[in-house]
Amino acid sequence: MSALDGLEVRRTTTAQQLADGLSERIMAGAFGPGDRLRESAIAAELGVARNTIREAVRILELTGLVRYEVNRGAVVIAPTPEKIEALYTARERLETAAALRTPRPEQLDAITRAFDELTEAAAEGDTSRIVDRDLAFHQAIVALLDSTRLDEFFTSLTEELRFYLTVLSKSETPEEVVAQHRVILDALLLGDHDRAVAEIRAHVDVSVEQLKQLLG
Amino acid sequence: MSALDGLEVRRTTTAQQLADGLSERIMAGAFGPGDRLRESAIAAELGVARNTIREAVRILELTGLVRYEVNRGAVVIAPTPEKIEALYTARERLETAAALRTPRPEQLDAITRAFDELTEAAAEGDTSRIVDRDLAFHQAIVALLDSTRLDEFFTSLTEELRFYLTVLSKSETPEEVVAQHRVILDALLLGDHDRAVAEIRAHVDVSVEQLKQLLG
DNA sequence: GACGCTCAACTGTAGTACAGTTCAACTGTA
DNA sequence: TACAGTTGAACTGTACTACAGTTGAGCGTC
Repeated sequence: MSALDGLEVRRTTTAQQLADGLSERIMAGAFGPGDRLRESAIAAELGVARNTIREAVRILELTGLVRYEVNRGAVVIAPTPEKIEALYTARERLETAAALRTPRPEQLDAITRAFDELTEAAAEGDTSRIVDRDLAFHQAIVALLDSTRLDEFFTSLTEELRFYLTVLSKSETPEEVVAQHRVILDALLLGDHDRAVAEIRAHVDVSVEQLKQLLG
Repeated sequence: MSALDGLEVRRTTTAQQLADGLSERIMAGAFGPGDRLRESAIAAELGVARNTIREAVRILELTGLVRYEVNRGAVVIAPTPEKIEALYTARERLETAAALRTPRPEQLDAITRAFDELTEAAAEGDTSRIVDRDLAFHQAIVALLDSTRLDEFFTSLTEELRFYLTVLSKSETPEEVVAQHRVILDALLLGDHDRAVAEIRAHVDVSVEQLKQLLG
């Protein structure tokens, strides 16, 4: 611990801040799926230049919440069954591959800790925190792959997943969420690779089915 | 087949074209690792607005060839042993996970075709085509995962990998490249998962070692 | 209803301007 | 000689203006 820990200057650009803000708004439903992000309108409303909004939206594109169409600008992604499946398939592939590896003790600790925090959040009934801890749990599983690049990739899926998890939270009780994750954790702790893989698959399948029903 | 197959209009923006062009230049070594991409200079030289260059560079950032530093702009990534290892580890995780799956016939065909084209390219000694077919081979392996999102992710690694493969091509003969890929292909065709995984690991390890030596 | 026309809204791109940051060169100082 | 300022040029981040080209909705015509 240095005497300077935590001391930081505002090391970020306006565009980055705008991207973060817009991201939140989209998650919160301020823009519906398929809506266009009109640059001049946003620029005027927020009192920044259109340039800056364009940069912000380019950054947003990285998170996958928005995509560019030539001459139509940025459009909020619309969830389709195919897209949901594509997203969850990627997740399933990563997590099952991760579950096949033999975890180091500190990795298991991290997953356990994430699970405990998820349980806490569920007890409090704080939806946004549940979603947050849910994502952290899965991130910790992916971390078993020992690949920073894949960790980053999973992080880049996070915003999209957060959107869907928020949707799901409306049809699942916090207890159900905890239960689903507990079986995965147990299998991992026991070192039962096959069962871990099976549970992860089941978890993904259930989620996809529910999402399709809720959104389609 | 429609009567309109192949008919297309120029559906791309200037920024996208610039990004492609810049990408090539970087690969070709026009900018060394760590070099800054100075916006005004590039804009002036290419006769476009700085705005447009900025957008192009944002797009470039997606490919990983360049990263933004606040108030310093875009910087060409410098290969370090850690980065090389991180990149190849991600590749290894994806490909070994893919090799564990049972391929459909058309997937095996695709891999075989990629290998044949690699062999052809090697016979001709055309380095840039060898690198291209090499990447296509690995992309075909990743495709075994049946995940479009992971396919896209691998594609996003492609530009970086192309850079390293080009470096490697200076120390490996085309025949060696072909031989390394043949053993992987054979294992996959035989359905010998364990051997495929082992060969992929070996291939990656050898590459990383050679790269470290060549660059470090 | 299919087609063509018109028009307003908006994107893509250009160009200019300027404040703030970075960095290297220079200067002073102990 | 080592090191703390100071300065200034180069460059980024952001704003603003302008305009050609594209899109899509509205409207009339057949």
